[in-house]
Amino acid sequence: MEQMASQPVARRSQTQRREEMRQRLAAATLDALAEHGHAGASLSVILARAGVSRGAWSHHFETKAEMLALAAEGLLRDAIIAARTLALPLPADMSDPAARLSALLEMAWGRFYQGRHRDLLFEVVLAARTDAELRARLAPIFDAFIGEVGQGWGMALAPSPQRGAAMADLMVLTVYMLRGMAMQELAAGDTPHHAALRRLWVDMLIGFPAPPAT
Amino acid sequence: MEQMASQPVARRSQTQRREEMRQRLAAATLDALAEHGHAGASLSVILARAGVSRGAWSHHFETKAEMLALAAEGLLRDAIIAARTLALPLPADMSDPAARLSALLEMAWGRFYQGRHRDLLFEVVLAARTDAELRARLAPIFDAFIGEVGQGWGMALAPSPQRGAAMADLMVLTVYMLRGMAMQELAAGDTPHHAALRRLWVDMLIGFPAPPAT
DNA sequence: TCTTAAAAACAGACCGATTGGTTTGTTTTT
DNA sequence: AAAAACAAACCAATCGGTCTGTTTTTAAGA
Repeated sequence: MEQMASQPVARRSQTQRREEMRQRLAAATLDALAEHGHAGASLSVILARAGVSRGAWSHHFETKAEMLALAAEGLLRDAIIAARTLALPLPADMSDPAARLSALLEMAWGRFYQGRHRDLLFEVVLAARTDAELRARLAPIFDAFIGEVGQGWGMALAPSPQRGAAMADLMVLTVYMLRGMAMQELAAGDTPHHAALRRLWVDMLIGFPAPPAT
Repeated sequence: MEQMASQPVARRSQTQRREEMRQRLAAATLDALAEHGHAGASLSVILARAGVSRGAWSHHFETKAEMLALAAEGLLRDAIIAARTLALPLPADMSDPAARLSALLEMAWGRFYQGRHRDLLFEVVLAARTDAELRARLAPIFDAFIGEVGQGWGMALAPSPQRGAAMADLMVLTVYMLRGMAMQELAAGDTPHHAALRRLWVDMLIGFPAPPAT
């Protein structure tokens, strides 16, 4: 018997080890970023959280920036998938367009613009601002997210296919509004009034475009 | 003659010197923040830009965080004043409500959500996230900005006083949308389509609330 | 009004701590 | 036995901040 189940240390292939290690380091990078911010997320902090030695780290990444780039890309790609998934269960559920819209809005708010994801989103955007290479890698993913929101959400909510294109722009405006609202909560703390503002937003969307006066 | 006009070094009072120095350092802090980001805005960089020695600096600020707080407060207080000023010239200018709204929107976009101010806004918000004291100092100013936008812009644009309250919420939603749009441009670069999105938003605003069906 | 001593403003060398990254050597997988 | 994965000591550079001493302004006394 070559392999015993009771073996205390699992035998892993090198490709497995490599991928696991890189993922572990990327996750620790995001953790440190969320907890301490860009300035506080030093290599020492990240490695301590991941439980990885400096030597091991240097075998998998050449620079800290490269590791951050991998972590940020993963975060944003996951967000795109989540955006697609979010709109999927909608069509079957409810027929009232206002209720559907409101449900999507609240789900998006909770998933993207509160807590950890919100914090990481802002950290990553700002990190990319003064790091040209990171920016070049993340910019297309940010565009893809907006594309997914426009097409995916637009299709899921439009009453008819020909209304889908118009709906796309409205969905993009919607995530822009949510982002700005998230920024306010990030800076000034949670505001109960924001829930009412989101309902007001839904009212505006379902009333537009206004039916031509008859 | 006690004072000669040709005196090469102007004689300044100590209170003058102090205020000038603190303002100079605050300005250099914002410059460094805008150019290099939070991580790159080290004390050395800031002092080199201000042309101030380390010893002189320590005489005016106890910590770097204190200096950053002063600079950030100044930035945001100026923004509130600018927000008030922005809406003032509107009433006299034009009568078409859509044109007035669009003008305000474009002015706000240019003043707050592009270029240097946009960059500094995001830097400051994120710096406050992991610095409890800075956050405590800035949070009320962020609330005051939203208050100014709601009341000030709402009043300036509402057709009647009783519509002012409803307009206030719409103006707050407007700056939220602009912020989110700014975030997209910060992350993915300028997008020509955004100008069309802003026009679309104006259309939505002037058509709301929809007149009750008769 | 001139003198003078204290206080405030300023300059630059200096400091311990921490940064991102490397080097040397050991263990695990191929 | 070669290569990849891992560990820990090590490194120069930089960080925020302090220390010592000089120049400028201020306030008080003659």
